[in-house]
Amino acid sequence: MISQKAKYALRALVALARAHPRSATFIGDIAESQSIPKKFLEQILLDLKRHGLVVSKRGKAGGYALLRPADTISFGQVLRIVDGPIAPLPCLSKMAYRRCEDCRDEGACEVRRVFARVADATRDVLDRTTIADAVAERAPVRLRDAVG
Amino acid sequence: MISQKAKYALRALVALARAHPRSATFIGDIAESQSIPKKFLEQILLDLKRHGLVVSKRGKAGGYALLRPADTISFGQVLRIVDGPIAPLPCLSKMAYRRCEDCRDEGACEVRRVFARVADATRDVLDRTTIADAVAERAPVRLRDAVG
DNA sequence: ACTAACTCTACAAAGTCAGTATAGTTTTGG
DNA sequence: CCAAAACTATACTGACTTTGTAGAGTTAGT
Repeated sequence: MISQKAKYALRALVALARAHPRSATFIGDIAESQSIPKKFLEQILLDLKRHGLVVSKRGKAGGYALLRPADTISFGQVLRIVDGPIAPLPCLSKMAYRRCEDCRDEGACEVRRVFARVADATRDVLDRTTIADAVAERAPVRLRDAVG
Repeated sequence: MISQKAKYALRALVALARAHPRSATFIGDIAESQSIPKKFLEQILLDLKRHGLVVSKRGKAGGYALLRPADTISFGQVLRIVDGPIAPLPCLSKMAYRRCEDCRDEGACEVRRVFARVADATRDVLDRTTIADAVAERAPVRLRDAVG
């Protein structure tokens, strides 16, 4: 399960991607439109800012905007910032490898070998899917629906 | 990240699968060979027993054994017992669906659509891989190593 | 009967999650 | 200039989860 915080972060980024890229959007507006507690969202956006995903402008006409184009921000990046490593085992994380304390021989670990496949499959989706993809993807419209 | 408990459960089942299927194995032996705290492992095995994965025999010559053949016990089943739903969002769980509290329209949720692909990929591995597969799989031996 | 094994319930320390609270700082409009 | 609106930063908290421990009870082999 991904955290509520990660869901909020992704929804906020999608909202920013939909918003006009030139002008900043108020935290309050995002919070309201996405049903996110405002003070909590402040923390999240601040974190995303520190990691270079968004920019902010202070003051009365302030707000947030994407720093980079939406098609360069992957779901994987966001999750790693907000939730930490994506890998199901610490010993499978490429970004934050940590040995399993109680593992005698990593190469022989059956559990690790199976979850390596899970990790690869997961990364395959999350690192290839961007905020832009999420915005663009519509629920697949069947031809019969589109026509008739 | 899967829990420590799930790792223990899987390692214990792998150990039981490797053990002679006719005779029961002591908790103590599994605990020692797998470096699992014994009292903790007792709880885990009891849970797996309640869910019909293993059988136990009490008394001095007691112990645990797999109830079903190792190739009928999937990683997915074990994880669901020990860690709960596998899906990254409650609204994507097939076994334990729960609506996301703050989601206006599930069909339009961009986050959900992306994580549905993650969930499918994850289930594809976990529900198709059994304890028997884990036992059988050796680290891939390259021909040159096997030969020379 | 003794002992070694499983069974069951309760408890607890530490950590995580999902926010709240509070006190700034910066910018703009008037 | 100054007040309001917006972002920044840190601390705190209550509920829950995780990872075990503890201890008493039950069963069965010798």
